[in-house]
Amino acid sequence: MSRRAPTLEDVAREAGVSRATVSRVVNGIRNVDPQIQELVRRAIERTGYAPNRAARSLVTRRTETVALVVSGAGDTSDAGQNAFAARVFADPFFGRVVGGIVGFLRPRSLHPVLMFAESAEAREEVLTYLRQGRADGALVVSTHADDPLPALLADARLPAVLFARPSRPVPLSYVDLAHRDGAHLAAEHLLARGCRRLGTISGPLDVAASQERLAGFRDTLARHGHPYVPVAEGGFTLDSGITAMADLLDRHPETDGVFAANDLMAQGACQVLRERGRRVPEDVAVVGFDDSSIAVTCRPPLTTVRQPVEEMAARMARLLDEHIDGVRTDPTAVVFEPELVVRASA
Amino acid sequence: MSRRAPTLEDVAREAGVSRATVSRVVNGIRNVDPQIQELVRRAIERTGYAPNRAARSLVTRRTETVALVVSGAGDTSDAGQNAFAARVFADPFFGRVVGGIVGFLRPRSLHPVLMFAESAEAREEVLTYLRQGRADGALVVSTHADDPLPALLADARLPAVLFARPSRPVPLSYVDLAHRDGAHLAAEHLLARGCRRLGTISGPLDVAASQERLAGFRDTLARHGHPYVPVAEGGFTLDSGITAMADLLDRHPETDGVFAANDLMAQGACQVLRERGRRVPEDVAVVGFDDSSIAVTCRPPLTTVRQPVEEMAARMARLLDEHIDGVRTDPTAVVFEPELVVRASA
DNA sequence: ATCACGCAATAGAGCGCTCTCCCGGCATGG
DNA sequence: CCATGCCGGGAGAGCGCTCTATTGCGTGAT
Repeated sequence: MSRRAPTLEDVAREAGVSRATVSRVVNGIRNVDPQIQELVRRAIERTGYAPNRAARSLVTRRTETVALVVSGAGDTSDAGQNAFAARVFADPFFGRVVGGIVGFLRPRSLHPVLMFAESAEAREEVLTYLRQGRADGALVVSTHADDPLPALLADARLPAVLFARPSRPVPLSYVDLAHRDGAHLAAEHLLARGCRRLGTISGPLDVAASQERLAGFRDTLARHGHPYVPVAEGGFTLDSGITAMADLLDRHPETDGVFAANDLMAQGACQVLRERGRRVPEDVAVVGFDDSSIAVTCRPPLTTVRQPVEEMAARMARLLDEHIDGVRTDPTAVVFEPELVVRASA
Repeated sequence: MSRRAPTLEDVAREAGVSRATVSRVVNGIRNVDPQIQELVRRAIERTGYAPNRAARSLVTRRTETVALVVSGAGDTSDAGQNAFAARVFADPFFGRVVGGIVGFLRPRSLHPVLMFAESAEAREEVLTYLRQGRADGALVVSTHADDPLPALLADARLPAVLFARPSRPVPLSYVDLAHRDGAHLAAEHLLARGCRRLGTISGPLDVAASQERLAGFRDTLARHGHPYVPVAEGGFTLDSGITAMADLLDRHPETDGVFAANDLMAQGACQVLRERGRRVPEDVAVVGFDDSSIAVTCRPPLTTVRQPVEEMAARMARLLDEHIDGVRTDPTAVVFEPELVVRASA
């Protein structure tokens, strides 16, 4: 650094006014003579002034920063913190979440700090981070249902909003999807197309969303006279989708319709079906879930249940912002409705 | 908030020592009597003290935060800032970059703030962010070669490190891959397998890496007596890979080997080839680039040129850390060597 | 002309921390 | 026995900003 950065004081001297006046101009400008405003503005220009955020934060107790936490289950193997990150972003789902959040935060000059909380230690770090006032609140996306982080945040009375309802009730706001309704749409569509031997690849059953999707699918089929539904549990990854589909096919070779709990697994299912000589959708119809980019690039393009992830993520950010501002105090749940997007696979 | 957070002062009173002593214990502990240390530690425990980072930053002029900037080309259409984010993370490449960076930062208690700089306005925001001292430096991953951000950062003398060499020389450190060598490996492998009608799907030619990969491929083939190489330009996306492969096949139906500049496009190529009745690798061999997760999940699994992205990203973070600490002052380039990973596709 | 009033602008007190300077006490050496 | 040095600990000055209390000044009512 050549010389130290200009401060309010410097600008004030340059403009021939007091520090307080410059501060007013820099911020919400109330009650400042337009001429002086202009004077100050020019002085700022000339000095290249940029307000020191640490100093501001010290008095306002705001950082205009939120923690964006991707939270894993209990203690993951030490295999790697960075492996966790890579795995997380392998699902386009998270990219969409980030997109939705950034879309909301940015116009408001709020900034996300990326944190991963896949171990007890990492969780503690998140809490400390917030307690130190380095972020005003947290946006939490859990990959597992029994994630302890939400409860920790609530106990510490730190502002936080969750993506998806926590398995055990926690006094925090969250956004979610009507997963049952989504599964219902998928079931109705498969039945309407004439499928009679249906199976499903569920998500990991320790995740509430997976349970809901499975339950919704089963309920609808039961109502249509199909009390038994073959299930293969997957892990929301492509690999697990491949394994699950193979398993399903081994057990029920006559299957003519499959509902996969996300697009990634649906893609895996399509791959297996094709390899086993089944045409999609002629021999076996496949419906996915999410309507992620995969749904479009998959061969064939997937009929899927659309989850408005970006919108949900943006809403989550908005809820947090309201909690931080104190505009909203009580925990609030916002549930979005899914819709069916029909493409080629079913 | 029930009552205000405990401060150093509170802890000092509780422990019966001075503020300075507590500060010493909290930080690098030099010259403090072990007994008093223990005393202070207990007082911290009892009060639940967490040092206010804004106050600390104000005096240390450090935030222990770095900006992680994903930088686009000139002004992207307003189509969407969040669309940009989603698009960026659609390529598993960025997930790996994030993983590598976090892997380095985390043990050092450094934190990444995610920023997207796909427009002039957004770029200005990044500069302001750094000038305000909200981050100590920037890690920049550009998606286009003519990205103006690196030059802006260098001009402002802000600490920054780039992923990939900038197209115009800029006095900043960067990490990169020996792209030519990678393409050379791919070419040699295809030739060794007996392919004689080779084509390539290049990346966007305004990206230096794409040019290098193309040049390397061409050079090697030329040296083996193949002066002409059909090229179809892609955009590193799956879609563009599909289009490019179709184009290549239309122009040169006799093609028996393809080198795609990344795995995503290689996957697209495989899809097209299969749809057109060509077996991979029997009829047409395909080599990708990156060795991303796609290479493993693709059907068939891709033979590809491995880029040690996590390692490169970690190194980038380390370079930045050194620049911030002042340990390193001159811009440094670190170039990694690729290696061929042979799977089923070639 | 006097006084109350409103508004623009200033003065100055912190926010919570680090870090330099200083002081007191003990061991050491002449 | 006193001068010297060292080391653990305290006092206090800021870091750059916001914000309340206060001053100064022009205006309209009395």
